[in-house]
Amino acid sequence: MSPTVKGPSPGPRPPGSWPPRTAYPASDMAEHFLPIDAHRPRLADEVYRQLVDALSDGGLRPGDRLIQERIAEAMGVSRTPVREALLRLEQERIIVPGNRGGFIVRAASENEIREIYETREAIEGYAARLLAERGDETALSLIDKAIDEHSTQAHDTAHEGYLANKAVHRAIVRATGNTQLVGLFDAVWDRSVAVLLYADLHRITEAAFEPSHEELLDTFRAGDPDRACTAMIEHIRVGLAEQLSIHDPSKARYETP
Amino acid sequence: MSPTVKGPSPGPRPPGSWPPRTAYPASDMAEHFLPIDAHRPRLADEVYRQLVDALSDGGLRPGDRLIQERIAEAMGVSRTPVREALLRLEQERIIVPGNRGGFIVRAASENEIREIYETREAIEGYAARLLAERGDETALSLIDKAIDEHSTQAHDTAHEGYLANKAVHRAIVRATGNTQLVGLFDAVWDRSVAVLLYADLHRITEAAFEPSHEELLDTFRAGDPDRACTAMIEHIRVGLAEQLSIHDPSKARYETP
DNA sequence: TCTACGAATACCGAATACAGTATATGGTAC
DNA sequence: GTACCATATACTGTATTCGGTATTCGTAGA
Repeated sequence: MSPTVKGPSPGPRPPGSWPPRTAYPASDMAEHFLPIDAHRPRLADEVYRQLVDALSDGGLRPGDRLIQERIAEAMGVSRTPVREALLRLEQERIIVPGNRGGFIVRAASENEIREIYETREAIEGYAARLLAERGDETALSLIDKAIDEHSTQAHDTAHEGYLANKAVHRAIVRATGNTQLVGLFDAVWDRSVAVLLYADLHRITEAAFEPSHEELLDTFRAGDPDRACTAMIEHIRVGLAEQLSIHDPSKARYETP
Repeated sequence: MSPTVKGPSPGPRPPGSWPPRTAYPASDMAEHFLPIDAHRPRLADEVYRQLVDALSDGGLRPGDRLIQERIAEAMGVSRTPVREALLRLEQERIIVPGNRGGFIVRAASENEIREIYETREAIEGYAARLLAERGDETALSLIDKAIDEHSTQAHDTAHEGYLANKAVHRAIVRATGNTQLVGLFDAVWDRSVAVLLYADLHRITEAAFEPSHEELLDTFRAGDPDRACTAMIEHIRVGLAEQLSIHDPSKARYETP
């Protein structure tokens, strides 16, 4: 049975792999050197990154058909890494197999957008609850810092506004210290790549909503988990209403209770 | 631009593809035939299924090394579908690349188990909140039914007890009607495949906890979202404490407030 | 003009081949 | 006994090929 491996740093490397031997005691080496990811970069990862970038900046749109051979030719690689990247997007439900070959970029329905916003309510509402329960001022000051960084920053494009908003919300979830929760947050926002294609989501700046980002932070500091959770949920529901009203103004602004 | 495709049923098939033509008016055909998934089954999916089964029934354990060529030989296929299945498991962080080739089955740390339980609190706590907000008796009766089915059923193995518990909790999330939330639920429980390998999770029957499944349902019916949410969170925290106490009895049973 | 059928085309999934990389092993010198 | 070096081995990632399947196209016949 092979030894258990903990993660991408598979263990101490033999001394021969290190820079020229010095007088450091072995126990001090970890303080002076960083672990090196020994695993080979994969072309499939780069293909994936480019596809995701194209999806999020409008280069690829719902209904577009992605053909393995053509992408491979365009990127100057073989079909294999392209296929691997596409299968990954398929797992993430961003694309679906077409009936005449190829994968089709999937559009998000309005109902799906509602559901995605609800999953945000679950994750970010829970994060708000945890932060209010704990009242850890160090964690909360990191959120404060993220809010400052991203509200004063000039947004040259609406896409940057979207990224800034995401960064604040991500900082909130990160402040819980739960990496699994951050992973779910990322999965949900990455799925919103398809959502982006439905509407110009990045035109919305949730920072302008009530309760605002600053007000949310106040609820965390107030120490009432229920109140913090419901405030976050309200904030997100305002965002949803705004999102839906872009295409249909009859979906009025959400009235907070 | 190709037409937008909605899902695995890409649209009406030309009549020529159907069984011998009958006298049905075209508008009636949908009542008599079911859509057929036109997409080819992939070997990679079957490989994946077998690997996940082996992970969940103990055939594969943390630290085990998965070699593409060997699995391919054992399953009588080429390396390609094996690789695709393994890359999928890698994306799901169930396995990590080893430093001498192969992929290693990853073990879940205690901290990771805590975090996974917290993500359950986020998802299932939110589901509880939604159900209490809505008070939809049709949805709640489905949960009632799931509880009945799975509490009276004889559990021949502890693994079946685990599956029964999962089914009840999944029914709760499904009752929200939010498929994205169900997707997250499945992702979290599927990640717990690795958790299974850490401890005999399936020895725990959360149905025996307080608040019990029945009591949770009562909180949904009572119509207080905050109360329903916190009851679910308590239930899950009891489960975590029990889970951790299997290996270390000093981690005492969680005291509900 | 419409329908049916066969051939062509487009694309995918899987198998196979090739090249690169990291580790293990064996031999040799000190 | 230890360190170093060359070679072998094990495995991966990618490229290429092959065969299958679904759609499209062209043509013949009614």
